[in-house]
Amino acid sequence: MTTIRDVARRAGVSIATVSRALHGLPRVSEATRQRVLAAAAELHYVASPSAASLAGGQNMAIGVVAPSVNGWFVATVVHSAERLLRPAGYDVLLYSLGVDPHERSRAFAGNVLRKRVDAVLVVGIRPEPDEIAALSAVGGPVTVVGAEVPGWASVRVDDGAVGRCAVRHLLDLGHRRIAYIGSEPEGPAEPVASAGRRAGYRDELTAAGIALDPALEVDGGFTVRGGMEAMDALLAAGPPPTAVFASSDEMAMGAVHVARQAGLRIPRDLSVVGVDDHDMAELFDLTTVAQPVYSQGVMAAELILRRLAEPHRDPPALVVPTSLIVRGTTAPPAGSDTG
Amino acid sequence: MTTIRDVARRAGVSIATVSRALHGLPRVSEATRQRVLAAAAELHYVASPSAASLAGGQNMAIGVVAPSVNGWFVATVVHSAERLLRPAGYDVLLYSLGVDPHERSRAFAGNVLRKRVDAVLVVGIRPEPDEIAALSAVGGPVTVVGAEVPGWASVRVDDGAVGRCAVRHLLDLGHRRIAYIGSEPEGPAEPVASAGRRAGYRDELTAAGIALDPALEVDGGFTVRGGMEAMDALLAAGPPPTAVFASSDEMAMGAVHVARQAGLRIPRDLSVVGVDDHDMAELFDLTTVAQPVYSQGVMAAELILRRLAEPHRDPPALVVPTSLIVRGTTAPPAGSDTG
DNA sequence: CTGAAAGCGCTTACAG
DNA sequence: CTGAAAGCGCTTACAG
Repeated sequence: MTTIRDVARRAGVSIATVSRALHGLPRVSEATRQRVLAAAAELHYVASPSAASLAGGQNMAIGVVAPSVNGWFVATVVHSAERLLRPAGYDVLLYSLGVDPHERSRAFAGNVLRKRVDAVLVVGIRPEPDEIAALSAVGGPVTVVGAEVPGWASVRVDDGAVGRCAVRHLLDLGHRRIAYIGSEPEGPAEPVASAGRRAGYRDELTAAGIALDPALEVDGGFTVRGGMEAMDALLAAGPPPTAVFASSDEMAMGAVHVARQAGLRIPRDLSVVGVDDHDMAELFDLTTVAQPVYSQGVMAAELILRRLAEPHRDPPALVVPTSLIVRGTTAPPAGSDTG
Repeated sequence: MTTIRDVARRAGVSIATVSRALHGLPRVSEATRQRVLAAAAELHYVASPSAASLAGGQNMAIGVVAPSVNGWFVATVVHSAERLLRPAGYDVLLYSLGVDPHERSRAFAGNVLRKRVDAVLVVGIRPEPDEIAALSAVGGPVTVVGAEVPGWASVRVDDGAVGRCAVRHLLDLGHRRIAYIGSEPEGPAEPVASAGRRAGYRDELTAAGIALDPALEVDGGFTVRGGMEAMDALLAAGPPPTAVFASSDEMAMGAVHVARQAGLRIPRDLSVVGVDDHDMAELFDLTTVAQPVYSQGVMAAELILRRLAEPHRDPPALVVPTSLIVRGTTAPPAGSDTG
C-alpha cells in the first residue's frame, strides 16, 4: 500500500510537509507543493481515512439516521443532502432503522455512530428522549428533517398546518365524515409528522363542530401497502367516510386503489387527499398538500456544513411552506348540492 | 472520551485483554471477560473505529455505489442489503453518482472508497473499464447488482429475456409498431439493464420480421419525468406507435400519463409494458415484467459477507427469474380483429 | 519554509 | 490465561 512515507521519499521531503502540501496549508513553498502533488499523483496516493481520523480528530463523515431509505421522502432527502455533503469532502454513512420499531432499540443508532461521524442527520423520525440522549452522545451537531428538537438544527413543514389545510379543503367541499390515515396513534415510535398532522386533522374537525370518531383514525405505516390495509379497515368498519386524509401520498395512493377495487368511484364516492406531492402524485391525479422535499435535504446539508464550520452558531429551526394542490381525487360528496 | 485504557484500568487488566474480551476471542478466562464487559458497559465504552481499522486492517464498512438512491430499484436494493450488512457489523457508506454522467468522473468513486471500505456493492450501473479498474483498486471484493462483470460476484435478471418477454407479449396481442423507452443508446454511461433490454427488444422484433425504426427508440432516463418526456417525443415524431415497452415502471407510468393527457385511451389506443413491478405498478394497473428487487439486495449482501469470510471462493454470477404480469395497460391494438 | 517527534486508540504477534 | 510492546498511517504543535 502506498503511504505518506512513499510520497515523502519520492518528493524528497518529510511526511509533515507532504501532509501540509496535500491539505493546502500555508507555510509550504509553491515549488515544494508542486513536487509533493506530482509525487502523490504518480503514486496514486490516497490518504488513509482511518489514520487521518485518529490523528486529526475528524471523521469526515456524516451519519444519516432514517426509518428506511426505501421510502420516497427519505430517499429524496438523503439523495439531495448527499449532493452537497460529498463535494464538501464528507462521506455519508447510512443508518436505517428497522421498519418495525420493536425490532431493535433505535437508541442503538447513537452508539454505532459514536466516534464514527462528525455530525448526524436525522430524517423522518421524531426522536424520543432516550434517542436524543444517544444521538447527543455522538458528539457532533445533529440536524433533523421533519421534526423540531430543542437545541438541534431542523428543517420541516408545519405539520399542524398541513393537517388543517387538507381537512379544510375537504370540509369546504362539504364533507363531514372524514377519516385519517397516519401511523399508529402516539405509539412509542410514531413516525415524524403523523402526530402533527393528526392534531391538525382533529383541530380542524373540532373547529367545524364535528365530533371526532376514533374508528376513523387508522394506521397506514407510511407505505403503499399500509395505505391499502388502512382503507380495507375503514371499509370493513361501520359507516364508511366520504373523504380520507392520508398523511403521505404513498398511503393515499394505496387507499385510492383499494377503494376503487371495492367499487367506489373516486372522487364521486370518496375523496382522498395526500401529503408530499410525490413524483407520481400528478400521474395519479392525486390532490395533495405539497412540501418541498428536495429543498429540505439541501437545506439540511447546508445547516450541517455551516455548524461544522461554526460550531457556536445557534442552530436554526427552519419551517418551509406547503401548498394545497387540488387534482382529481377530491370533489363534493355524492349526496351534496353540487354532487 | 472513554478509551480502551479507561476500561482496562477499571477492570484491572491490560488493554490487550480488554480488546480480546470485547471481541470474544479465546484465551480469556470467563471471569476476566465478565469483568471487562461490565467495566465497558459501566463506562459506556465504544471502541474507536478509526483506531481499530488502522491497527486491525479492517474497516468494517461496505461502500455502496449507485446512480442515485432516489429511485425505486436502487433504494430498495440498498435498503434490503443494509438489513443484512448492519447486523453483521458493517457500516454502509453511500456513494451516489450524479444523475448527469458528465458531471464528474464516475471512476472517482474508486478513490473515495479506497482504504475506507472492505467491500463494494455496485447497484444499477454497468461499470466501464476505467471504473472497473478504479473499483478493483479499492482492494476488497466487489459485488454487482444488475450487471455481470467477469471476476466479480453478481446478481441480476436476464435483461435480454426481459426485453424479449415484454415485446413478445405485445406482438402476441397484435402490435407491430412498438416503441422502446430506455436510456441514451449506448452512451458512455448507459445505465445498467437498458442495453440488454434494448437488445431483447430488437431481437424479438427482428425475429418477427419487423424492421427496426430508430425513431421508436427514445431516452427516458429511468425516471418518471424522463418517461413523460420520452412519450412526448414519440407523440411529436412521425406516426405514433401502438405500443410502448419501457425499461422501468417509473418511465412506463410517466409515459402512460402523457399519453392520456394527449387524449389517448390506455390500452385501447396505446399499450404500455414496464419492468420491475414497482410498489405502485399494481395501483397503476400497469402490465410489467416483474423482477425480485428486495431479494436481489439480500442475495448481494449474502454474497458480500460470504466473500469477506472466504476470500478465495469463486465469485458466483447469479441470475434471478422474472415473470410477466399482465394488467390493464396492454390490449390488442384498436384496429385489430379483437379490438 | 521545513523536519523530528509525539501521539491519536486500537490490534496482534511475542513472551511468559 | 495475561501483559508489555511494536506498529498501523496519519496530524500537529514545537523547534529551528
